[in-house]
Amino acid sequence: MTVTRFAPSPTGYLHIGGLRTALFSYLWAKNRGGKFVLRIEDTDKARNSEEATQAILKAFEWLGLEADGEITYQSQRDEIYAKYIKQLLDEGKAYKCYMSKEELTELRETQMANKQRTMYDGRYRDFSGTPPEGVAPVIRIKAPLTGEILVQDGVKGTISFQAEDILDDFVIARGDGAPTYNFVVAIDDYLMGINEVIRGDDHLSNTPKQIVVYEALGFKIPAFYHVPMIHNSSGKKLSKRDGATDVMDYKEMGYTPAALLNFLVRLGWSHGDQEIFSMQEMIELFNPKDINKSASIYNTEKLDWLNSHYIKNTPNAELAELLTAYDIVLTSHDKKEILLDALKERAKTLKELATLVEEIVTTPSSFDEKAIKKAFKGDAFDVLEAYSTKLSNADELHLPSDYHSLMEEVVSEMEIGFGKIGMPLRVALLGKMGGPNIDVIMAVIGKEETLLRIKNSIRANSLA
RNA sequence: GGCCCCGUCGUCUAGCGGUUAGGAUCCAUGGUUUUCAUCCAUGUUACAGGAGUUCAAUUCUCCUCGGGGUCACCA
Repeated sequence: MTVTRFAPSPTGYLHIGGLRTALFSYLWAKNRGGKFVLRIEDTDKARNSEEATQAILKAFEWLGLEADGEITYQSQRDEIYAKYIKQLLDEGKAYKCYMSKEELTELRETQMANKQRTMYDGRYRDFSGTPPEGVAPVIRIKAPLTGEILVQDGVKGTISFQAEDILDDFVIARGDGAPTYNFVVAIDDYLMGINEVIRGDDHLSNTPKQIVVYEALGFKIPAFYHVPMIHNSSGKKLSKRDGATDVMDYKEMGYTPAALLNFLVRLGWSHGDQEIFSMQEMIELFNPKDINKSASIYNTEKLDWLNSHYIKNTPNAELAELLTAYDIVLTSHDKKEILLDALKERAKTLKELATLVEEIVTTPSSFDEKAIKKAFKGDAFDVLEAYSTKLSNADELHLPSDYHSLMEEVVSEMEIGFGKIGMPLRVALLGKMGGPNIDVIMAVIGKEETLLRIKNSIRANSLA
């Protein structure tokens, strides 16, 4: 069975890049009928926080990406790691190194001065004498010093590393006994049954080290898929400095999970010319072999387009529900269908949609200068009065078409063009140009409010 | 600097030896619309460069250039 994983270290929020690899892992597991598991890599006690873990979990919940089974916390697995450290020590595949941090720094500086590669020199590899006093030893693994390490990567192909170029006897347990990343990753991936690792290609150069661990422990090596990075507009790895990279910011800004996921799945992956993918389609069509080799630049233009697409195609009842997050309560508004039908084609985000609703529902308190100049000229007020009178005498006004036919009556009786009533009325209703059809606006706010707004606009603008 | 990866429109990408190099987004123009938006139509823009291999290279090989990643008792 295919088991994939997402293994964040809880040092901050869930960012866009992490979410994409998580999504890929999730989709592939579901595609194969396998499992997608979550592991929190919290071995660095100094940098981890519980809030970060919760933030990550919350983001997954918002997006509907559910992990299978229990969440694994590395911080709770010390005994397991200790067991394997002991095993390697007993088998002579790892050893204690009593070199102090100062000595290590000195060694590095010498190597740099000689333009050599900085690496541990193996001085305690075969040490059998009396250890120095007062040094808590680290545990180092005996890595191969020569030969070739091959990484079979499902995205990049077979990559060859020379041991002498990249390896040294790296630390697997710190002075305080805490195990290090490259060691625990290999152990956990094996123990958790993960056989397909999809992760960022910044991990590519870690992979040979992890292979050393796999081999020392006799574990089967999983399949690797190293996904290219997402870059910022200046071509560098996306980081927290690049503005909106917190996934939850997108919720705040009014993006829907469907749009964000659809956007991310197309970053570095494609299925022919298809742009729109439902979750179901993503699962059916995703295959890591179709992942691109090259990095992509993060640019949200397309996200806006996708988000407006999804908003247009979301049922009004659901939109009304989503808008409550922006203090817009339409759930029981009797004209919400008409309102949202008119408005959802004009919003790129839910937040914009909220603003648009606000603008319709609220009586305008000010009038745009330019709009007044354009609309309230000639006999504009006479036209408004005429319409107002018709409106007061009418009853049974429900649909936009009811309001529209009254407008047409005025137009034909006064022998004017439609613009002569349209523009002034629009400005009277909204205080500015632009916006949805005026008959829709009137139907939504109703007869009394319409009359009020017309009256207000005449009073406010005839005094000036 | 060592090692590794990458290089098609501004951006996301299709392409897997022979194509007028396709789609999407963005931008521009036109149409629809009382306005704005939507929608529709049209248009501008790309194979980093150089050698090879081949009847034929965007596609295969090598080199150059450019970009990125990584080199911890971080993950």
